[in-house]
Amino acid sequence: MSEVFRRPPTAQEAVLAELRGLITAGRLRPGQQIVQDALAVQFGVSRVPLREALKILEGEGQVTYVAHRGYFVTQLSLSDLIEVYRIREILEAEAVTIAVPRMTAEDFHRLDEAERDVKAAADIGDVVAMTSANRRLHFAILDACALPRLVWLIRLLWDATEVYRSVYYNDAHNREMVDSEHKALVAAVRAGNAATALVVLGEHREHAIAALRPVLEPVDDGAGTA
Amino acid sequence: MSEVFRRPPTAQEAVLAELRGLITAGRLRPGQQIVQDALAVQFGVSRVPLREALKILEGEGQVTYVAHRGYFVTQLSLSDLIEVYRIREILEAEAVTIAVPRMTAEDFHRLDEAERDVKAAADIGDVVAMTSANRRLHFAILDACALPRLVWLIRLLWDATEVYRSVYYNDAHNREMVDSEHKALVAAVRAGNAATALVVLGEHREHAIAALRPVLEPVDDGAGTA
DNA sequence: TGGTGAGAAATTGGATCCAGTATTCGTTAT
DNA sequence: ATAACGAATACTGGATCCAATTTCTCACCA
Repeated sequence: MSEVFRRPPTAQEAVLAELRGLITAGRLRPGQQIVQDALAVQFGVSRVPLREALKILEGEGQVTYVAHRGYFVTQLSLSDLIEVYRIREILEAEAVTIAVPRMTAEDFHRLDEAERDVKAAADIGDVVAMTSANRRLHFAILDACALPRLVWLIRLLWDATEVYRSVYYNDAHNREMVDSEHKALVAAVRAGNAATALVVLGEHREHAIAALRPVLEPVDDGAGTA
Repeated sequence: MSEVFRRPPTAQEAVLAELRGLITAGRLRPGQQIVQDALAVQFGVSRVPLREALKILEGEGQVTYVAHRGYFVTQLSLSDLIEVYRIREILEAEAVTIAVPRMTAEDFHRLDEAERDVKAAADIGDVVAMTSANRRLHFAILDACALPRLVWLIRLLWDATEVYRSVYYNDAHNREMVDSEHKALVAAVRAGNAATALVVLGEHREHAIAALRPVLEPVDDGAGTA
């Protein structure tokens, strides 16, 4: 096989990957406390590597740490989400503009592959697979700008909203819309038209915000919490 | 007193502050390995809180981690530095444009105070104090945009080049230039002129890059390493 | 009945100890 | 003399144990 099976050389890296999986799968919900002992047992390691993995996520802003209280999955407000998407708009504009003229045949190949995977996952409703393929598609473009730190920041912003992506993809209508938008995006990129690609990406983001708005600002039924 | 003396509630936070201090002071040099045992003894703690603090710095990109080898102070290439400054240009443009019209009297007060501190530190050549005051000055403006994540990202980028700031400030000529640029910056901000402020900031960054260029790409004497 | 405070339980923070890996140095053979 | 192999050393990775802090519970009193 072309790709070697690479098991993480340390427990902390394995735990970190597991944690990311739990977050994207929606098993760890925003605001929820992360009880170290329970998770450590679940992963079959001691608390030490778990704590180090959590510190990474803290640095990335995916979990929030309070001394002597512990770690909590970061909860975003609607204004937080809008801010993240606004910053993404700014940074991705720079990245895509640079990336599009630099795309190689290999990049296009990965792009097509990812688009195919997204569609397949969308059809069978596999939210986790769709999240993963969606990332591959977008970063097949972004990575082509060859500015590692810029892409790193954009990835950070993607991670920050990863918790909510599964919510978005759970709706079949949204999955369908994402798919058609991807088609337009890939066409623009293939045509070497960065400006059009940016327009499509803008709509792409707007739809996500619109879909998540009711989730983040739930309608007040006037009764408060039961 | 108005501000309570707040000692860090955990050893990891104290260690993290110490580490940042060592980096800004230039005591930890780029590329240098961080030997956990030695530092833990120096700080008077065990290796556990030290490792957690290092994981934070890893997440911020200030140190680089290699499994079973350890942590190293991140070393930037010239192209890395240029990329960081380019991204700062993009993000700070957004932040400053929003911030300038929102500046309050209190913000201006902190701005003046920071400017005074920078000048005082520059005069006596206190590099560490100057670094700190310089940050306060710039973020007195940036914080006023009231977009916490945007400012967070900008802070991340500042941290990434913090290692090299002391190099820049060690030159008396540079210190003088920074001071006059700050004067122009504060004047523009006070006049509510964001566009002018951006121009000044652009020159500010260009000078820093120009000064660090010979440091990051040392002239090849043709002899290689002795 | 409601609030306060003491104690118990649960959870996190940190230190020590042991295991695993990488590097270094010395030896041996070509 | 040099290269290759192997043992010793140094450092990192992880587990267990103990201390410190917070939170919960429940008794007690106004």
